[in-house]
Amino acid sequence: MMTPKQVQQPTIMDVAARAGVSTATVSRAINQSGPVRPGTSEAVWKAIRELDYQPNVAARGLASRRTHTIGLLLPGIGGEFFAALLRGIEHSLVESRYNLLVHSTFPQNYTATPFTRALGEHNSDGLLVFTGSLQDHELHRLSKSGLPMILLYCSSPPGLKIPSVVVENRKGTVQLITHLIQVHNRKRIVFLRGPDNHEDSTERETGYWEALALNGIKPDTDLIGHGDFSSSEASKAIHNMMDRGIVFDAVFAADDEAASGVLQALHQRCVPVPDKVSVVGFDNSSLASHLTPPLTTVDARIEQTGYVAVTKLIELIELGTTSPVSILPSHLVIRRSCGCEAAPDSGD
Amino acid sequence: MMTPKQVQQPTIMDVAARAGVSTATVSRAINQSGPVRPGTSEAVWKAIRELDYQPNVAARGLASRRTHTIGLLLPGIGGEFFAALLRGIEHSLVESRYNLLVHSTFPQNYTATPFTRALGEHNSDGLLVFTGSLQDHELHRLSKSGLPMILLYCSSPPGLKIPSVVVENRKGTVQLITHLIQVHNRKRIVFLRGPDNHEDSTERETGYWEALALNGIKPDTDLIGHGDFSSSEASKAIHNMMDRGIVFDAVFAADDEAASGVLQALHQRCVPVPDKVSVVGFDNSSLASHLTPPLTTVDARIEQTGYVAVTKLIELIELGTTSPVSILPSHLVIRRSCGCEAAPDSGD
DNA sequence: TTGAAAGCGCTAACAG
DNA sequence: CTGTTAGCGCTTTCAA
Repeated sequence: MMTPKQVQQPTIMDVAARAGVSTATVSRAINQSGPVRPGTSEAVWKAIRELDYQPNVAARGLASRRTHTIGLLLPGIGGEFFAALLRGIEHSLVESRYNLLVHSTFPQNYTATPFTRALGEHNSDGLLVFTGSLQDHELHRLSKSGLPMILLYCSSPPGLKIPSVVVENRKGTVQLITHLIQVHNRKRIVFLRGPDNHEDSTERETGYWEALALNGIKPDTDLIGHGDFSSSEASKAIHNMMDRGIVFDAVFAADDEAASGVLQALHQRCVPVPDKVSVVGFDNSSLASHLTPPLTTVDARIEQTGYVAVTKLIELIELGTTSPVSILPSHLVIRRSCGCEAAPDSGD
Repeated sequence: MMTPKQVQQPTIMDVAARAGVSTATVSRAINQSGPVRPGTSEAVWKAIRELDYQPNVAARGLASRRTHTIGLLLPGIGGEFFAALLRGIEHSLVESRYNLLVHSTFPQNYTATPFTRALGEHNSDGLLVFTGSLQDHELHRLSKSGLPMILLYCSSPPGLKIPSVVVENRKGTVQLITHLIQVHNRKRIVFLRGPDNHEDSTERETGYWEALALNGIKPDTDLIGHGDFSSSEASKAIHNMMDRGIVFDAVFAADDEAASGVLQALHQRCVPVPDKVSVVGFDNSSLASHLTPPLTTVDARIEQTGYVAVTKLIELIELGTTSPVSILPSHLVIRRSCGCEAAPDSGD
């Protein structure tokens, strides 16, 4: 393994020498961390420009213990979610002049040695932790170390009080299911669960039961299947139900991805949507409006989640505190797949 | 602005003291960078575990001038592209035990001071540079500094010889257009350009002209519109053409996103696809198979691009050299929108 | 307003 | 095989 042969970059000493001042003065001029006479400052900046000097981030971080960077921890994915989330994060970041590091946590590597861990913790002033990207004991360790963190799409594990940003899953689901029942007169509504232990999924399930109860509909566990937030799993689940002769007039998939699988399965079985069966999802991901028929779903405010999370994290870093939990109100996005007529699509 | 009050983390000295050895030995044990007697090593690791010690990345980077991290530079966006790209990158990274930093280059901030620049250059051993994320002069500066880099989806700017990974745009387009002409007997094929100066877009246009020529079809500049890699722009362009009374029997949108806009516009105008007009795109993004009708397109090998790029970059970092350009063969993905019958969908 | 100098935590010769 | 020591490039007291 070769050591990369990089050209020697100019250092702060080169700048100091060229400007005829000390390194301390250069540092002050750059960071405005102390008084510098205007003329001196000007000379420093001139030298910086002439040398095309760039401070070394590692040295800076080591000395000042601040990186002016926040880290985003994601489980090893590249889902539809990512794009929208990133958009929100960026938007917020641009305003605050922080930098962003996205660390993908490859769970496979996690066990190798403690040193294959993502380096975020030492490389950033704070962390945005997407649900599922960190094991609980890691969360404990980081939390104990005092690293500012914000949890995305899940609430703080018991024993810790890490601020979080979550979406109103339950209420959104109740609205959605109630719409199916009251507007479209559906009574046998399938629910396709997401992954086990996934907070969003369990809350959506709670919302499902609650909506049925509120509307006086008798629950039927036959109608519960496993979609696993996956198109193919959801498709299988629907085929399976139909094979077993289970009758239903609507399907609520725990996310849009699963809903797309449902649509596919129903299409293959020549079941007309929404005429015979209504299909709805959750997230309002970029998929939703492109499906056939366009999917009625609940907007999970992905972009805004990113935005708010960054705001909170920076509060935490700079002020030392932020509100414990931000709940983003979700809202219904009505399209065709529930049985409504094509409405002006306000969901994009 | 408060300094974050992080708990003091254990350092290599704490580990050394606890294990009864010197810091050099601890370093050797951790990095396997020199001989350490098994018993000693064991004692070191025991101390590490007990202290829950984590090496400080900044200090490490400063001392060793290697971060074991590669940076991905993206323009400030969150498109459909990145999910797939990231998947490929991750896949390759996991195998190589490097870490990934994704730096979003916010062009807006770029001008503030030289120090608001993305920190990638000092924080990673090499850079993956996505097309459009860096201005040419930055590319020059970085290249001069000797930082290993790989260009994604564009070739090295004149004067530099930065290795790159690109997709076979021209050939893929020729196949696609030829299919339209020979199989579906289309003769008036609209082309909706991508953004100006975008290499992928211009190459696809070249392919378009070439295919027409090869098949003896007279080009007609009336059929050229602007899709801008955007659904809404493409939709507008189609409406505009129809308003102007331009007749066509097929549309080739420079990317899938634009194709989706075409489909929408045509749907609004009640033009049956593919019966009256064939529609095709480019990329085979996650959208394509979900559109109605499912989109015939060219697979741009996004995931593999990420994979190959990482492989090349690591070659460059560790071996000091890699092949100047990797051209990934694209291939046709036939679905319904061109007029073919639904085929087994091999494009996902 | 400026400079000298002591680290930040780690790696990498160089001795032993 | 192991320890000593000199930095890596920057920030930050503390004096001047």
